[in-house]
Amino acid sequence: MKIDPSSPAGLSAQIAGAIRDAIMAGKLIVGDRLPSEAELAEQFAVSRPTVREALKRLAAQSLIRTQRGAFGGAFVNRLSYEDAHAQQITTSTLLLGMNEVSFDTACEARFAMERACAHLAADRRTPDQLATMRAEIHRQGQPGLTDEAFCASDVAFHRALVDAAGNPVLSYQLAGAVEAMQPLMNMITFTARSRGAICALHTRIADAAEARDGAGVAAALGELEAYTRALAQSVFAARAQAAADPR
Amino acid sequence: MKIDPSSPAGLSAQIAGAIRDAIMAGKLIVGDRLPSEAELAEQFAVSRPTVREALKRLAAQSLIRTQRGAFGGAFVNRLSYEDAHAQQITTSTLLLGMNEVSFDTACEARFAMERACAHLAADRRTPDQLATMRAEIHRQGQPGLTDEAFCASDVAFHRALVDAAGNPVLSYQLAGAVEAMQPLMNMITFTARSRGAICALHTRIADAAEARDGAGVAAALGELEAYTRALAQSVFAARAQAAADPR
DNA sequence: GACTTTTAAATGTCTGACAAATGAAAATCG
DNA sequence: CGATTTTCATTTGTCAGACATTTAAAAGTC
Repeated sequence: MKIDPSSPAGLSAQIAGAIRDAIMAGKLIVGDRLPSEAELAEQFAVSRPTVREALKRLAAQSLIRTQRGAFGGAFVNRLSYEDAHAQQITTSTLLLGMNEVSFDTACEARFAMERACAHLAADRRTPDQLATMRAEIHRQGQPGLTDEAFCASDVAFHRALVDAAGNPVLSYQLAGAVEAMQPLMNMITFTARSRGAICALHTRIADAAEARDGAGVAAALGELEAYTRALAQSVFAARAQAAADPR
Repeated sequence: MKIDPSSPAGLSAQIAGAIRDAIMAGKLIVGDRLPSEAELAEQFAVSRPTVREALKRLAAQSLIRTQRGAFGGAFVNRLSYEDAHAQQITTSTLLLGMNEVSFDTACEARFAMERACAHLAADRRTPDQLATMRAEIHRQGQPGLTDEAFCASDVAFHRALVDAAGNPVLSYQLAGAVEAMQPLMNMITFTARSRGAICALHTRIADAAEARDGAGVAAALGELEAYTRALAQSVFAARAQAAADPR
């Protein structure tokens, strides 16, 4: 482990990188205890606060967990699907939020990936997951629902669909794509008419999933993508119009 | 921003969370400068090292970048595709490496997502991307290539295919799925025969992409998935056999 | 006016210290 | 002797203060 004190990267970043590499290379495996902060400080020839900053960096990525007390210390953490999920969502949300990604681009990516789940979801969906989808559709049809609540239910519906594929890796990968769209969808106002159209498509998806009809799920998703993009385009166009001509 | 000194979470984690929430809620936007460490320490009523640990947590997620000197400080960072890419890959690699994900599960997820790119890639591939794919196929056919190098080239080929879809969000999302498979693929020894089969399928993919034949790309990817899974199964079975009967 | 020097502000790092948690070992008691 | 309690060493969490380093703006100089 070589640390260059004159590097512009910063000592704590280098130390964090060295430990991260050791974990990724399998030199440190899940459950292993790292040396104490004092020992690490000695090994890397830095002070304890510097070591601590490095450890906090790793903790921020859920790579390690720390425990106080005798025989406590920093332990290599098993990255759970939950943690990975959460990280995925924050990263995706920020990426979309800060990079002026067009609605179309994000939408295209999301539905392309979701269609990839269609056949698996139709084959493997459990009655439970189907019930969740139906419940969300029902909620989406209720009057008096705010746009935010409608979007949240929409996300829940699609999450159920993705989970129905029964592949945790797929669920994890798609979490970002689906959830990160929510802030973008929240920019749209949903009229009663558009809500109805979306609910109808959701129902078609649920029906196809119930009938184990993967192609049907994929086709309905395709229509939903087209509808969503058209809807967004008209909303944005109307908004631009209003901004240009604010009588 | 309320910080509870008696919480078991730790002060630096709470402070990091408060700032992260402010960024995600849009209260702090890209380029904004956070208060200096001394000011933050005063605001949160903690010491400067504690604030620093919180800032390092955020820096580890590329949420902020720090700059030394007068009028330096911590600035809200634009999460670049590059950074998001890198994070995605480390997270996915660790997730697969530490959770005993079966080869089949990972493989299924990866090819399902990759097939989602097939039509877009066929429609939009540039001559450059096609050339990259051809170059990697050529490299894969060369004798004397180590298994690691073969896998690396395989990843490069698939990355080119994904990038050909021309959707940066899709590229980012798939980076994890494709790259994280590499350590798993490295566990397989590729015979000259299996390399030939893979190269042939790669060629079919490239040919289909050249002909703008999305369905052809998807079909070839399907065959590649089946071949890869069968190959892995036979390798693992042989290995289990050898372990059970080590004469 | 263009260039150089100074200076103040900020992060990066170190030293030393104390508080709090925690499990193990030692002491105590029935 | 066994079970319980107490003590204690270890380790992380936090704080205070200090100095080094970097950086850009402001002051000074030709």
